[in-house]
Amino acid sequence: MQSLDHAPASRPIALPDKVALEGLEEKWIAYWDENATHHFDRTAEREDVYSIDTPPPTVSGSLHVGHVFNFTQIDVLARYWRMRGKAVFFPIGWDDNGLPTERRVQNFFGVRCDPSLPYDPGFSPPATPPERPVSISRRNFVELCGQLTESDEESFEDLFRRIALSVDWSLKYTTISPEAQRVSQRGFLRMLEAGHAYRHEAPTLWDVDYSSAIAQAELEDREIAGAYHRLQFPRADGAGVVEIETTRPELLPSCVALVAHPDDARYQPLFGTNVRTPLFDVEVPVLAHELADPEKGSGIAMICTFGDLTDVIWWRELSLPVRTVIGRNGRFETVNFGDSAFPSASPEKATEAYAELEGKTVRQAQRRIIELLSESGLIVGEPRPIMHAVKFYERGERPLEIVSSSQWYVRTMPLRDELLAAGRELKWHPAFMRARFESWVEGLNGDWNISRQRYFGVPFPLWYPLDENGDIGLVPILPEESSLPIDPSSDVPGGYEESQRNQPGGFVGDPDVMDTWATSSLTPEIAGRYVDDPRLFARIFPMDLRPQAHEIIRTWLFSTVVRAKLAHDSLPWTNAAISGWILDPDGKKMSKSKGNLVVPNDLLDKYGTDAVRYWATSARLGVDTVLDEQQMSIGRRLAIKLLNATKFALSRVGDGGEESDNAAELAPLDASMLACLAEVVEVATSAFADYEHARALDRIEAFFWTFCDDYVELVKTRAYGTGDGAASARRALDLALSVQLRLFAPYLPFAAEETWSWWHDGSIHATSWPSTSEIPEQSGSSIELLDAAATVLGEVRHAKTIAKVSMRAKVARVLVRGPNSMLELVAQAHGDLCDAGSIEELELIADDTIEKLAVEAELAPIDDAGAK
RNA sequence: GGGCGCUUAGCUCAGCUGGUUAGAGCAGCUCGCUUACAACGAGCAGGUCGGGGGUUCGAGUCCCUCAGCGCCCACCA
Repeated sequence: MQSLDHAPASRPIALPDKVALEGLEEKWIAYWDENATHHFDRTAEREDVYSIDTPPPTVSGSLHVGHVFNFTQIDVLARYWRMRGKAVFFPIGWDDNGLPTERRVQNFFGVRCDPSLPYDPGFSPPATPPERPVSISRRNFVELCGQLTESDEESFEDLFRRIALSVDWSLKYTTISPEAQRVSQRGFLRMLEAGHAYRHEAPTLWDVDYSSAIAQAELEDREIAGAYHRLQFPRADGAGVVEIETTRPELLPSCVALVAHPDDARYQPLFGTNVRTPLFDVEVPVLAHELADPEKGSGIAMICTFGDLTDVIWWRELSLPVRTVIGRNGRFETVNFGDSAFPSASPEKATEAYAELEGKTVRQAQRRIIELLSESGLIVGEPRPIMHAVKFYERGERPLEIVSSSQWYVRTMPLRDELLAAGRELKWHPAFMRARFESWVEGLNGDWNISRQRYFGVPFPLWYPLDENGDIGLVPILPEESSLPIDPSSDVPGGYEESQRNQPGGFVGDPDVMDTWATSSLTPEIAGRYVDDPRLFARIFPMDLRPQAHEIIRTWLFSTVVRAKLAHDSLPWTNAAISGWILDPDGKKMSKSKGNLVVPNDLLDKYGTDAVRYWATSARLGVDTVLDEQQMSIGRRLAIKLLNATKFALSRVGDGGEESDNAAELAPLDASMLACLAEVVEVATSAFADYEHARALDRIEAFFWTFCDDYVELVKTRAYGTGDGAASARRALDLALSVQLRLFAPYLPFAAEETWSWWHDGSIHATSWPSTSEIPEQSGSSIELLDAAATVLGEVRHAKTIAKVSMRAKVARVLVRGPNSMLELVAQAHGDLCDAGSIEELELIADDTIEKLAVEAELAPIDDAGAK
């Protein structure tokens, strides 16, 4: 951390004739590009680096103000640390792999991927999306994904440059690039080698529309309408029936048991006995398990394979068989009653009933089975409608099913305690966000499923051998690390020929791609070139900052912590800065699905980047923030004020634009103002240390207005005169401006850069954050003086306002009463007060009976003032 | 069901480890073209800090409780 003992050197002043915000953005964006102002210094040692694990936006999504909001908050921190002398590693990435891109490509071009089709090198998509999607090969599909993301990325880059993100564009990455794939595939192979990754056949959350497995992290509960149906299960011993309630009667053929709570006296006598499923006559046991809730429904439930996650637990813990009826396409599959999987006592009757369901969707099957049950009198009473929470894939449209499938997993369950410890070690901003991480880790119910049955993603880098019968071998064939990235669907494993693909005795590529988080969890490795440039990586890892939104704590943050733990046995970063959401003016969360997204470009056109940044940075981390155009107006005004005030203070009537005298002795008022400013520097700096950029801005801004309204008004006359105090006033003005412009630089990069350029060479963003050591301490100067003088000036203004006269009106006499200590302060600003207030006579009267200053102003006769 | 956050002027928000008459901006009202700024400036008015209880000499600021809103998590038949 460097500290500067003096203000940056200035040069002769060159002021524009008139000031404006217009045109500044193009000018300075170009300047920063040309001068590589935000370039990361790769030679810096780790302790001199501040590294940021920038969130790579999903480029297939829409651009919206949320991006501006989040990234501006990050940028303020980046600019601050750069000014603190750090080499700031601020990369930018685009997250372009995964389902969102596939979905966008499907809609944009009107295509769908059919992996069974051959590659068509001459394919070009229809000009307008046809009504029925065109089926294309996987490779054609992936090419379209690449094509579309490329143009999406251009518009993102335009926006990000426009909002003055101080990223180093040479550090740009994309999550589908060969480099990222290499990092991702190597990361996977190493997890496999270390035993952290494994393949396993198990019940898996499955989205029937996307036809892919889904991880716990991608789940979302949605309240939907359902109904309890009361079904009768005849007891096997013929002694009556057992009634259960279910919301999913269509799963009856997959029922493998009934379950009740072990303490439930109503059902205790049944434990260990069997019942028969209605319609299908499959004998199933009645069992006891703690998770059965006596309060729910009839207190006894049917266990199906699989209706929900509780079924999975019961199935596992009670060692039940599997009777799958719903296929991966969400339709009822063919099953054979009477065989060992579906041991019906009346196979013909069961088959007949099941024929009514076969091929149907879940909804259709449900409707039909209710009819069948009613016809047979097996439903008791009317369905009881309820609203209940059902699990959905967060991007999906139909409830998830659970199917048994073979997937790749990362062992996260054994890590839970270590992850919780990591969460405590990480510095969260704001601190309460840690609770979200902890409740997620504590709620983990299985290892992390990282395989997806999709196309546009990083492929699993391996193949499986096929034996003479064409059966798949369990031990995969792995590539050399040096050959990565590979695509097992087109690359051939060592020792094989392409002709052996899918042939008995040959090999088959793993058809799946990795979960997008399996790659995004490696952003520190991707951005830091872990594989290709280990020396760079050593200089930036563990990173200093992970900025991100709170809704992806359970995905991006969590998965990154897992991967760093497994690969490096460390935290991936020291700090996590969690930003809030943007709310529309009605206080609702902005999101695509709500249709209330606001496009940022209009706002940027209307108010300018600095103004929009002002709005974004006046919000604290973690706080959901209303999109408030008024706040942008204020920011715009502030930026204009900064230009005007700087121009005014630098327009040296009388000294020909020369530098001020840095050694001039400071008048008490000037020293007092600077002492106040020193306090602001201190407060702002400590606010940044706490990641409280909004508090810093608040203090900086408040001081700036006092500076303009009171201090500048007070010293105006003196600073432009040739008298004794002129040198002091100019020195103070220059120093105060230099400090304030630099304080504002992270927030209002354009206005700060523009004003700085009037009297300095080089970018303000490459100078130092102000230090209190730049501000001279004058013995005997009082920090209260400025305030006392401002109070008197304010009272004089008040008197003029009440009298409805111009501020220029002359005041014949001003009486100031107050305790001696305060009068002494006022006395030190006597001349400036008379000048600023047009006061002819300023009289101070000691009065220790009051604690504050009492001011009486006696206006001069209007005629004399000449103002009216 | 568990947890977190929020609830301060009409609006959007500050109020750090409890301590002078609760702050800012916007909107409102009243003035003023003052030679940096009328896309401006000066000034006024406006809250007793969601309800209740408690700790304390003293609470918006700590504790308990209730309510509303938002969010996170959860094995929701």
